[in-house]
Amino acid sequence: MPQTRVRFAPSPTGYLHVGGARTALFNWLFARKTGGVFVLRIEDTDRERSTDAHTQVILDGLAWLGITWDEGPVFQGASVARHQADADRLLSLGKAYRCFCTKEELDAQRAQAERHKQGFRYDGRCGQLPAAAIDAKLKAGTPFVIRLRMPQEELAWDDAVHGRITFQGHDLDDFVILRSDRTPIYNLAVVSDDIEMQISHVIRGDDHVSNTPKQIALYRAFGKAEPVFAHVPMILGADGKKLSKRHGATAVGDYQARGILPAAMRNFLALLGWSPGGDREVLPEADMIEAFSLERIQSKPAVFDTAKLEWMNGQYLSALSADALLPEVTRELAAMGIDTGGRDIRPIIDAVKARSRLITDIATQAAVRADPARAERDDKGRQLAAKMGAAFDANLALAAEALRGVAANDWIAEKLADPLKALAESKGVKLGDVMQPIRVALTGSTVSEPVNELLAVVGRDAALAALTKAASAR
RNA sequence: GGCGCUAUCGUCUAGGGGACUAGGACGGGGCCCUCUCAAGGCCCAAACACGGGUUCGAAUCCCGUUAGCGCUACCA
Repeated sequence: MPQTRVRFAPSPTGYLHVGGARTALFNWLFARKTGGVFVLRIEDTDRERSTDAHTQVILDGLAWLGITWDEGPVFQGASVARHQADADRLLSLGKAYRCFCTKEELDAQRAQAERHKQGFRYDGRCGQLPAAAIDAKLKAGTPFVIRLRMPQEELAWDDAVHGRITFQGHDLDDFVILRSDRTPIYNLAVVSDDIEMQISHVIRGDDHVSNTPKQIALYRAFGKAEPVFAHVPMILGADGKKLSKRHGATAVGDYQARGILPAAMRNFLALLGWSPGGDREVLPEADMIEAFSLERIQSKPAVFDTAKLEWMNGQYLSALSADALLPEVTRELAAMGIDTGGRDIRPIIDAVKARSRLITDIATQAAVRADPARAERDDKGRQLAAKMGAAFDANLALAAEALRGVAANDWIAEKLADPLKALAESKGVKLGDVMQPIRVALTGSTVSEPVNELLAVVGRDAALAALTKAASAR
């Protein structure tokens, strides 16, 4: 079996959306699984809407997800000469023809058809023009597009995910392949490029299935064998409609900014519409590649569930070491404009990561632990303290006193719980009444790791200072 | 309107004629653990769209109905 060659071909007219990212991922997985080549092609033939900035965002998004390409990026715009030559070749072969109908005429016909609740299909009238009429039009300089003569035959293929899909040529019209300004139309450019690049498997979104019979007609007109087609299902929003901006975050960059780990995003995306079979969900990259096959891709659309993505992220957060998480957390801290004074925050990461689902959760918690004064400045913390009232002040003062008795050498999580338990016992109060004020004073929150760990991670000096200050502040 | 695709818990899915009183995960509920919240462990509720076939037997195969989605440009 010859080497497989696949491509991901986004158009740089917007950000990299999760649907596109997943399509890219499936292509990449398939290439890795089969030892094939993954080509990145930027389809920038729509000069109006394509921008370099968008191209860069797409490249960055793929890189972030760890999707690497073996060839490219190839810019489709660089091949217009070939596209034009291909269209001209089809013209001279009689497989395509010049159409002199104007946009206005066509629009009027379309509107007419719509009024009668009929589907519009170009009637192919210019395909019947006698040579003399064509010459006259050309001599007069009448602008024209080039249309493919749609074969009146079955246009079917064995889709790798759907199975057999069949269209009839007579249901399709003679579509335009070259505009009047001689720029190529999508379907022509794609087929011309896929042939040139010797693409063996076209893995793309379900929204392209209706393009496929047109492209097959083009392959046949060129006398080329068509590749294997695999149409992956759409990604939907929670309301069952195609995922779009009004559903909130849809760009890969949104999730990066939101504190999602690339590995978690990739794992989650892979499981949207694909499954390795059995009960496995959290999959290392190598296992994902090993288990991947086009046939296991689901044929129905999938709803994008943010809650599950965040759960998945939490799984990765818990499993990763503080060392591995450090760069991500540091970057997030910087993005939040927080300076941790150059201290080693890895112990803090270890202390809080199990309670976090997002990198941003870790970062906000790390910020407070690195500088407990933040908690004191925090309104929420003050309100919590106020709510606890007199007991807060009294117990906090007592706790600070007891903790001052702990030597610097003994200031470790294992040795910080006992003095506090002893205090609660001797005063006859519940342990929580001693612990909770400390937690609030140090973090401005009623939620954190166990207090002994919290104290250890904050450090003796900073903790005692914060406790004393909080106890006397009211 | 036409053409096409799809149909298992709320969501992601396992399932490829008997192993199904339909399994797992997220989310939800409960219990345990516990100084709080997570994590972790245990438990509960929750689905084969409907109707016909085929078959000794159907979530699985076929047909129809219904519903949803996609496409229907000199966009990609």
